[in-house]
Amino acid sequence: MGRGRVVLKRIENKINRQVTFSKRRSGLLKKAHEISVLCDAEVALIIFSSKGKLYEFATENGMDKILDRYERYAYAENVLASAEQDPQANWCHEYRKLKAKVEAIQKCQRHLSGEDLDSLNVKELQNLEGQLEVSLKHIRSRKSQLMHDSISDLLRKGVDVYMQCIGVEVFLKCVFLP
Amino acid sequence: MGRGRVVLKRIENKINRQVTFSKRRSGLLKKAHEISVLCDAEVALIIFSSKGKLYEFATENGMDKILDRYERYAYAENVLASAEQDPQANWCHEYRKLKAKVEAIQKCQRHLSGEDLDSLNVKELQNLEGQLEVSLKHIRSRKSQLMHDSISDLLRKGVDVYMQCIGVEVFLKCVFLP
DNA sequence: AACTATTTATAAGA
DNA sequence: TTCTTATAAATAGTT
Repeated sequence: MGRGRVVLKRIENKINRQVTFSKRRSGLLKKAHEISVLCDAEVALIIFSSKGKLYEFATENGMDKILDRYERYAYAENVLASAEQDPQANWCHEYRKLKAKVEAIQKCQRHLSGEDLDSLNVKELQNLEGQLEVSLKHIRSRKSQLMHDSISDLLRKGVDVYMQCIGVEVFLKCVFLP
Repeated sequence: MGRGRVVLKRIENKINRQVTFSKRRSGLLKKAHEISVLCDAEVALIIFSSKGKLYEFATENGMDKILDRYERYAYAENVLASAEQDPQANWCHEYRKLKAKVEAIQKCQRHLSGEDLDSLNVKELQNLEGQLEVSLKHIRSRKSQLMHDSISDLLRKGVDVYMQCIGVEVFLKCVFLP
């Protein structure tokens, strides 16, 4: 889009490179803005010049919100892929990742608590339902076991005489009947 | 750059908006790549469509490294603005707090999933059971509503004639009976 | 998904 | 840097 065909290769002439950077940078920022307005998209654009100067554009939510959203999205995708990453990596990065993780887990937790269900379709609701039924089975089974154990324990400890006095049968009925 | 002049305003026609988004998105990604190569710049571009789908471009260092660099840069700018205390300690503290939060939530989540129940007593198990029962009620109610809605929708849309052919009664029985 | 008439971006020149 | 201009590129509307 100029007087010569462009070859996709680093511009060696320093002045030219600087000029082209300046022109294309403003073009890029403009187009980022345009697509965000025309198409109702959320856009974040970060440009560091070769000298390290920062230029940026972000839609109304603000850069940080968008980067958080990005991390959340990326986290959701990487849950299976990456077991654990290099813990040496930058703190900023780890912090943002952690924040994304918190949000992802909290969303999941709200679903498990029967809240915030509007975003789920029938299939997802059915999965959730199945999951909770399994959970309930485990919990009830564990509860029964605990109750049974504690009763056995009481009996073993010789409370049986006292228990007979107040009526083991009545106690057991209270515990085991719904 | 097309057959009509463009007005910088959200495109109301949904189809047009989607098509324009697709075209401009690829243009924007291409230009981001070009400036990075031609001018030796570091670029990160994040685009969320209005439907929430993510598109991204980042130069070789990778998105995370660039975002870190951005945060560092942005942070460096804020050092003067905010007369905070020792930022490093502050930050460590925030990070640790967040990590603690993650662990707490994850533990809770495991309980909701019926795992890791050994640390709970009978009373706690009963609370958990009650909570899950309520969750299930919400989820089932929401599921019924969705299914009912989608059937109403189908019927309203005039599928009823076709439905009569294949037998509405059979269909409804399939959907509503366990 | 292709096409094409136009607009827009920009490379080179001043 | 900024402006001008010739030309390459992008893309809006169309098929």
